[in-house]
Amino acid sequence: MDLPPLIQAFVLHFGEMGSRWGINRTVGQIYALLFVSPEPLNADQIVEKLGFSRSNVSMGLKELQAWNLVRLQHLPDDRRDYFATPQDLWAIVRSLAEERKKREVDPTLSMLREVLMQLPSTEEERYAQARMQELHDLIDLLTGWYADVQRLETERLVQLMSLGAKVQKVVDFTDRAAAIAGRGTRHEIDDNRQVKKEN
Amino acid sequence: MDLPPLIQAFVLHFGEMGSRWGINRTVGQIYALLFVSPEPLNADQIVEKLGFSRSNVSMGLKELQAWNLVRLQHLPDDRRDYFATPQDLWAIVRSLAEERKKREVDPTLSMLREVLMQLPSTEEERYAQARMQELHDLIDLLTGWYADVQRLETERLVQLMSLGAKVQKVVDFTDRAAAIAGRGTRHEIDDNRQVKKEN
DNA sequence: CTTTAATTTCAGAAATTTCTGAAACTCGTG
DNA sequence: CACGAGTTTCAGAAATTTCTGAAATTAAAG
Repeated sequence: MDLPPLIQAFVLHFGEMGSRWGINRTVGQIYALLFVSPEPLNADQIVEKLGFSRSNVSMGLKELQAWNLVRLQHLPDDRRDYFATPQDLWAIVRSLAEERKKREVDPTLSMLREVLMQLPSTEEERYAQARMQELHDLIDLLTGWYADVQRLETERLVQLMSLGAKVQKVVDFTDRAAAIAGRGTRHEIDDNRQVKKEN
Repeated sequence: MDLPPLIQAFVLHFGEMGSRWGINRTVGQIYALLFVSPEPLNADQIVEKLGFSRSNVSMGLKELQAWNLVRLQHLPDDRRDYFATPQDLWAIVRSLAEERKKREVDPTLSMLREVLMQLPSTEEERYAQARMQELHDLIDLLTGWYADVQRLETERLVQLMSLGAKVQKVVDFTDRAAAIAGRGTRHEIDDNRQVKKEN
């Protein structure tokens, strides 16, 4: 590997972390390299810089495309494929969240729905189903919230994040104001997508 | 494996998903089994139900304890260790988030901080550092928000989640109201933990 | 202090995942 | 339509991770 030390540290770290993130070392390193590269790179340049086999790089790029984490470009008078990461980091966060949800959450949600359709035949099964129902409702709440957030413009999202826990105060305040004004806002908020709580 | 079909489906699914979640199959299955079990189980009971080796179960339980996902209990007049998952699902979500942050995010944040201390010696490195700075600021914003949320009581959290994107409207409304009242709230909100945007 | 039940550790076996080089394929160009 | 630059596929090699059984450790009870 032949990279400036600063960049090398970054690339190697992403390689290591890759395994914890469910992508492999190669893929992590390729991504890191593209992320800090001012110009798009082609597969051979990546091979050169990282020292993996050509085919490994090809597969890695394919996987990154599946994750929507790199974009393919063409330079004029050059028919090789060039790759770059989106410039906007929030786009990356969104892709990442979307893809992880698809892979890590959605299958579980469908499984739960299927299993919950079945009639329990013993007390043991009945209890198990109750727990699964709780889990289902929780995941449902979280993904519903996630879908809402995913729909917000970045501007708004950053604003909300910056607000952090203070948002609670704002909600409380509005809540109280509405209650005083007697316009029923409180009621509307409370009824919306409420989770069933059964302990 | 000797389990009612409904429970078996759940356990096997968690085993499969385990790999996508950075825990292994055994650990996933043990967790699933405990999750739907009305009573705490000891290691031998788990061996019996899942058919893994005793030592594998022991290691799996140890890992689940490291994740804070199971609790150890003792029954009177029995010196074996019994294990159960917390009843409250939100406690589980919190542990999960905390642990994943610790393993998947914090190391990257420290690496970025270290690398950002160094003086870039080429234009290439300068550009790379600028990208890393962006990434650092984004992760910082997200973890700050996460810390805020982690501190909220479950009640409040559920309320906010249920609100979903509507929270945006509430914030807008308060914002406008404050602007009209001329009490400077708008300014306060805007200045708080703002991300630097540099494209 | 010995016995014994329970748990943990650990080295190697088994299984899985990642990586490679060679062959196959694609597609624009002469 | 044959050539060749570029890309992808794929079977097996290499590396890593998971799992096991046997041995070591711990700690309650006699």
